[in-house]
Amino acid sequence: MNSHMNTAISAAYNARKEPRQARSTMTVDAILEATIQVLLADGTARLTTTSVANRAGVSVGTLYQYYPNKQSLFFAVNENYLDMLASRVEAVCRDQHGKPYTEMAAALVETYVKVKTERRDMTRVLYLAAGEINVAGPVEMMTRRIEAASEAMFATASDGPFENLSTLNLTILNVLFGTVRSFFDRNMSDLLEYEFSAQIVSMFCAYLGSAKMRSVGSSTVA
Amino acid sequence: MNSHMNTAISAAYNARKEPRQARSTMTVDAILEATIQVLLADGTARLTTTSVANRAGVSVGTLYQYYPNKQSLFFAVNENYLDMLASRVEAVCRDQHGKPYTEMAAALVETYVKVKTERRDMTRVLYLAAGEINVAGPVEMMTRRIEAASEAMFATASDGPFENLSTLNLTILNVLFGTVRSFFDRNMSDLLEYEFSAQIVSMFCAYLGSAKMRSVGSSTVA
Amino acid sequence: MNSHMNTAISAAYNARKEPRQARSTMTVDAILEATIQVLLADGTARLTTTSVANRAGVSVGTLYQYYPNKQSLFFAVNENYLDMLASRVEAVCRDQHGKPYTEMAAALVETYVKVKTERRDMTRVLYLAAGEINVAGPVEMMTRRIEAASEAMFATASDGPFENLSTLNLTILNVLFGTVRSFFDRNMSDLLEYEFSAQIVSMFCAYLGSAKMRSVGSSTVA
Amino acid sequence: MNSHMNTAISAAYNARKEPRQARSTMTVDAILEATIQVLLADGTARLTTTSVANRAGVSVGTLYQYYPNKQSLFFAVNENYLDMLASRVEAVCRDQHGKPYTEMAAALVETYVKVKTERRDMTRVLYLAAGEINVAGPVEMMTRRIEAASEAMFATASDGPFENLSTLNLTILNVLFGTVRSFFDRNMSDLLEYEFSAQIVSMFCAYLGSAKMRSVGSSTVA
DNA sequence: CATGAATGAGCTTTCATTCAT
DNA sequence: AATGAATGAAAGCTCATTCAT
Repeated sequence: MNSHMNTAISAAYNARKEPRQARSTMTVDAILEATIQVLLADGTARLTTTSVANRAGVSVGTLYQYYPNKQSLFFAVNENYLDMLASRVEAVCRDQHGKPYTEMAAALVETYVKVKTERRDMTRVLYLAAGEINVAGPVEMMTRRIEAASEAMFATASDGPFENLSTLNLTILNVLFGTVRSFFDRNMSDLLEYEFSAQIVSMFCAYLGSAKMRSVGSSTVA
Repeated sequence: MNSHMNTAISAAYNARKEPRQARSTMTVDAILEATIQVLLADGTARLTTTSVANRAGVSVGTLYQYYPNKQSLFFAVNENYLDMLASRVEAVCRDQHGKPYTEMAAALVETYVKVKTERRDMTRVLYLAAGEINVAGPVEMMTRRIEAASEAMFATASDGPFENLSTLNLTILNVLFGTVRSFFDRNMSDLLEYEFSAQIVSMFCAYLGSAKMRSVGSSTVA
Repeated sequence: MNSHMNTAISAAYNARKEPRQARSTMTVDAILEATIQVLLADGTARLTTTSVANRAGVSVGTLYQYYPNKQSLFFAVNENYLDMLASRVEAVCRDQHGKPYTEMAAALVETYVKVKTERRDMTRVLYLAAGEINVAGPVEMMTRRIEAASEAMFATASDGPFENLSTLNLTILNVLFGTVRSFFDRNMSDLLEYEFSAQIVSMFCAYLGSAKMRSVGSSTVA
Repeated sequence: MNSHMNTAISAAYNARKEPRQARSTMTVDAILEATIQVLLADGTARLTTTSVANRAGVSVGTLYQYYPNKQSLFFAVNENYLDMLASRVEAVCRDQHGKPYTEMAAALVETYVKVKTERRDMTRVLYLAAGEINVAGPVEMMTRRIEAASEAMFATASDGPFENLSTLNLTILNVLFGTVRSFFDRNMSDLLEYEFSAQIVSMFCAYLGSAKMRSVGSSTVA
């Protein structure tokens, strides 16, 4: 878990100092891991700096030496998570270059859903907690990376091309992000893996197909 | 805004007493309106019972005579809002019975988006705050009402019918709910009204179209 | 339950006005009875003026028309109870005039214990609550009445007389009051009725016997 | 005053953490002492956590680091006091082994009364406040210790033995505890030191004497 | 007289943050 | 660097009491 990127947009939430020694790195990681544990065990409301420090096996004082405030803790956890998410999606997108768009859509959805459902409870808690702190920065970062990767991928579709690719892409991603969240918010995340991932893929394919057709000839809706 | 429904699932969050005098009714409404105002002005984190009471022009004691705890305030606001949302969607769905599914999809999306964008800031704040309190009850209630209304509508489509209607319907609604939220979370809600509502409609139509076709003869995707 | 004596020492705790109408008397009694009910059901800590009014079937406003503050409620309950206690003991003492002191002691103890154990839970709650409000007035009143009645009784003992009667009497009564309370405080009030009343009587008889003997001839202890 | 015993029965009222630094120990003691001071100065009703903290010269936060709630404060004071009381009585009982029971009774009463009258105001306030919080645990503990010590003592009386020693002992102690309290409740604690301790001793001696006689031959009362 | 809505001082408790050791 | 005792602002909530209706 590389917790030491400097990608944060809001400086106020950044970790206080860059650890150079092995001991510090371990401490920083322990604190982040403890944050997740507490989050999972007690929820956002009971996430206190003291409880995180205790679980990490350090003192509060030490915690504050690496994270200037409580929010930076949560910020860092999100940063890590979203970085991982973006990386995995980017990798898959790269792999799909040149394939038909149906496969691309399937791979995109499958990967995103897989990452989200691998640690269901953590996903859930991060969704919930996101409202309490401003994670717009890391989220936007992740989003842009995925948008870029996805658009680049679809541009190479063997059965393309698409008119208005960037609009299509943005729509697809917002739908993907939102729909997945919707299933988690409604406690229906288990349905995603079976029936509904397929439905989403199916929807994307129909959508892309119709967009492509329109580019050649016909059909208007709404 | 009728704030006196008794539809709440969780009793703990229900309003404490039914106002019997005219004075009380005014007080109750003032408190709810003040809750929204404070939410808009200061955000969830700074929503304190005292600040709500002050803005409502009453004392804290009075507030607690009608709402047993801070959460019930937020709960009531949500209940009202979601009830209104469900009612508006239900009405539109009823109006669309017997029309072609493309019009249905367009009407559904348009109405939902319209309600959400009418009071952008309130929508946003309710999305954010939903994580901090358990509004699963009212949300589920609203969801079920819309699901029922929507499914009933699509069942009457002049150019139907659809195989697996209930799965289609659930997918469409989850996508709609999630995607709209996604635009709000990313501060892009203004894009919804112009370009992207149309894209969503277009996606739904393609999806429904492909589902229908499958029911007659061919084609599988994903 | 005659709740309308004017014997209170502290004027602040007295009922606000003397009810002259039948309706008022009923109200006053209902309020006092409700006080006891609430005390029994919820304990002193949860005795609120509103809960008493509710249980009495009147409004808080009405309650305050008869009792100037919360303490006066409790004061009145105690006054009634202690008046009843004193009256019962006085009656028994009168009946015992001229009998041997062993019978007197037995009757005194038996009566006092009987009154206290008739409504165990109420006795307990009154003991507990006595610390939270100043009931010294009514208690002293009751005490003096019992002291007088008891001393007058022992003075007529057929197998008397006693030297230092007033000291003997005061000792016996303090022991009786205290010991009974002790059993209640330790949740052992059921033991009083069987074994321990007899022990107390036995102790009093031995004490009185030795005091009488001393008056004729010998013996000093401690 | 060793405030750090772990004898509490009810875990909810136990002190929160064992102080590890010298600073903490001082703080804990200061808080307990302040509790007593406030109790003496303002009574139970005005004992607020803030006032205790202020008088102790620490912040409320600090107070709560050592005592989890207001009740635990009072609990600790009682625990200390009752532990001291039991210890002193135990010591005296041990010293009296083998002596005649009259001396035993005198020593028992004298010691108990002495402890209670040494800090009259504190005794009074602890009696009063005991109703507002559940100190049954510490009280029972103290009671059992004294019962054991007293019974063991009387068992060795040079002029014994007694039939039914355990009933005698229980009676004597309940009488002692109750009677002393009675004098305090009636604000007559000063009388205890002079006239009335002697009366109680005298009563116990007569009682024990009569009990002993019965064991050899004759006499029943009540 | 009765009502009950309104009041608001005051209480307990939490927890992010600091800083002397 | 690490510790953890101390801080205190700030929050949620209660309830005795008043007074317009």
